[in-house]
Parts: sequence; structure tokens; C-alpha cells
Amino acid sequence: MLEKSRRKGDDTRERILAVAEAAVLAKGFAGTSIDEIIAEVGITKSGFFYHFKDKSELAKGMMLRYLAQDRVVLDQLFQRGDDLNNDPLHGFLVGLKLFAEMFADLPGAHPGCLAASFAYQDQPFNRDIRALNSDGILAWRTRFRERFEMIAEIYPPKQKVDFDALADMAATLVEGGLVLGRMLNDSSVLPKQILLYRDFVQMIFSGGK
Amino acid sequence: MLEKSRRKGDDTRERILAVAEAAVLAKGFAGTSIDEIIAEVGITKSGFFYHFKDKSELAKGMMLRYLAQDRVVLDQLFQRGDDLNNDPLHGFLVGLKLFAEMFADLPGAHPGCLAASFAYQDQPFNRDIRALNSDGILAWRTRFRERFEMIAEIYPPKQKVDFDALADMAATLVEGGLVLGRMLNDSSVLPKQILLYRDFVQMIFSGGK
DNA sequence: CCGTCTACTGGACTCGCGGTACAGTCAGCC
DNA sequence: GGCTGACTGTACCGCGAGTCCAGTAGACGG
Repeated sequence: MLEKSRRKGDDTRERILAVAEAAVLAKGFAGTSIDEIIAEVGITKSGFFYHFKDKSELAKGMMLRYLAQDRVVLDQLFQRGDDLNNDPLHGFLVGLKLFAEMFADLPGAHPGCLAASFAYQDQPFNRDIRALNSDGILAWRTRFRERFEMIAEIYPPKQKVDFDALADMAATLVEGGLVLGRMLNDSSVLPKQILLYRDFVQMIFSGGK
Repeated sequence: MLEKSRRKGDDTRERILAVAEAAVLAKGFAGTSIDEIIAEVGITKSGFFYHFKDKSELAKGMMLRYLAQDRVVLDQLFQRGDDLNNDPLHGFLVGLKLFAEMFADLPGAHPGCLAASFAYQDQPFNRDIRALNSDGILAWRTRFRERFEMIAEIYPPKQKVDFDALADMAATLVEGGLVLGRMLNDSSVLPKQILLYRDFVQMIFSGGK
């Protein structure tokens, strides 16, 4: 039928993950039934359990997929920021602007974050998921902190700042912004918060303006 | 047995809500079964459904209880800040410090937020819940914006700031901080973010220091 | 051409949980 | 003494997760 590039099943697995992601972002993990997923993918229940031994394995697969996409998108974004401006501070500020625009331009209003979706789920499957989640956040922290250290060499901040906390602030605002966006049904919350964060970073490293 | 102050059932209802809140914060709403709640409260299923016609009504009751508590706690906190310092900026900054300390001193590491717990749930019951949630957030926004306007009269900010967004930033950091706290299993994330927010507000209104 | 492996289909069945229905109970109040 | 509020107890339904297992179509290798 379609392409039969690598394995036959890889394609089905990928389709399950894609369908599941859309459903979970729209209705939450608990609110998404397997029956519903397989109906959309066009397979049977047995087919589903051939690929994932249970629902938590599905969640794990979704997280891995999500984090990989996430990493690629973020890399591209801040790379573009640096391409447009080779000063580490201004490259970062451009990256943040692009980041805000990305969230502003998202089609379906409020996508939400898979990670957060899982963070507020029950314990059992969270052992594994939480580890993945944790790694994802820690990657952000490291990436941003290293950037701040680079920036600080050129623009020494007037007052001392905890770079780890400042790095975490980005992820915090994204997660919180998505939550507020959902609550208020207003997708402009998150981009505005990112831009405020941008102002904050700018103030810290280059004073007033 | 105990007090029989108002009605007999008010006490039971309250106990259901209290038990449910603890369970939901620990395991998520979907992960909390009615059977489990009634076992702990010591009533039967019929008794439960006498008080709440379904699980979404329970959620609604929990939200109302939660928002009421929230309002009281916040009022007290910022009132204390103002009592200690009658300048609107410094009173607010003290309030934020108390706020951060409150989260730092919480016993069970990461309590999470009921509101966020529900924000990532499925659609159906969310119509009602979302409205409550929305009202809660909007109340924060108004409260903080009014405060910023008061502060700005005395400390005109160097650059123009969107007070609504700056107000939302507090709620955003709280929600996001709770999410990150859960993911990283680190309850120090949220207080640190609040203190960063405090620094930001201070920089906006009184420049460097 | 045969056997094996992958990627499923089909169907039957279990269990937990949300939710319904409804009859009965018991204590307090007018 | 009857009504109401706050339940108990039991039986039942449907949905969704998950299990078991038998069968099969197609690719692939010898």
C-alpha cells in the first residue's frame, strides 16, 4: 500500500503514537480510551497490545517521541537565533522571541504539554515516566545555564543570579503558561510570559535596555 | 458522637471533600476511585451519591472548597506583608517572600494544585470546572494588577510593562513550579521561582536594587 | 517449496470502576 | 405520629483495561 521502508510494524506503531498524542493533548490521558485510538488507527485491540504491553508503555512511547521532537525543535529555534546574531545574549533573546512566536502561531489554541499531562496522573506508571520527564527538564536546565554562563562572560550581571533557577524559569513558565492557557482558554498567555521572561533576562544582563 | 452543630450531613460532605482532596493531590483525579474514598470516610457508595450526583460534582465541590481556602490564605499572607511595611511595593515584596516561604515549608514535598490537576483532565466536566478555574485565575490577575497600579504611582517603572501579564506571571510560576516540582521531585523549585519573580518585580519598579 | 518470523485479526472472557435503582432504616423535628 | 434528611445494602449495568489464545497473510531465508 504505502511505503514499506523499514519494518511493517514501525509505521503502525508510529501511527498509534501520533493518534494517541493528539487525543491525549485534547482530552487527557485518562480520558483517552484504547478503543478510541485503535478505531482511528484502524487496527484491533490485539494489534494494539502487540505493540504496547499496556497503557503505561504507550505513555512511555509517547514521552520518548515527544521529548525527541522537543529537542529537535528547540535546537533549530535557538540555532536560528544564533545565526541571526552572533552575540550570545542577543542570539538568545532572538531565540526566545522565536520561541514565543512559535507558541503564538500554534493552530489549535492550546496544545498543552504531554509531560504535564503525565505529571498529574497517578503514581504507578509514573516511576518510569517521571524519570523521562525529569531528564527532559534537566536537559533544559543545563542547556540554558550554559548559555547564561556564556552570556555572563560578556555581560556580567549587576547582581548575582542563580542561573539554575533562571534556567528553570523558562520551563516553569512554559508548563504554567500551558496550564493557564487551558484554564482561561487563551493561547496568548504563554507567548506573553515568554516575552516577559525575555525582558527579565535582558534586564539581568544588560541593565535597563 | 462528635459535634452536631449545623446539619448532620454537612460534616460527612466535608469529610468526603477532605479525603478526596488528599487522594487527588497524591494520585490524580482519574487515579482516585470512589470506592477508595468511601472506604476511608467510612460510608457506603449510596451515601456518597447522596451527596454528589456524580464524580464531576465531587470535582466541582473540591474546586469550590479549594478556591475558598486559597483566597483566605492569600489574603492573610499579603495582609501580613502590608502590616509589616506600609509601602505598597515593599509590602508586596514581603508578601512574596512569605509566599515563597509558605511553599518551602510545606510538609509533604509537592502538594500540586487541584486546579492544574483538573485542567489536564478530559473535557466533559471541564465546562463547569474550567469556569471556576478561570474565575480563580482572573481574581489573581485583578488583585495583582491593582497592586501594580498602586505601586506604579509611587515607583513609575522605567519601561512600560503589561501589568496583566506580570500579574499572570505569578500564577504561571506557581502552576509551572508545581508541575516541575512533581517532575523533578524537588519542592525547592517553586519557592525559588517565586523569589526570582520577586527580583523581577523589584527590578521593574525600583531599578537595580 | 517449506518453515519461520513478524504483524497482525477475531473472539471470548475477567475485573475494576462509575453509575443507577430502589427498598429499607434510623434519628431528629414539628 | 408522621415527615424529612441522611444515610445503608444489594443488585445490577456498561465501559474500558487487560488477558488468552487460536488463526493467518505476507516477507524472507534456506
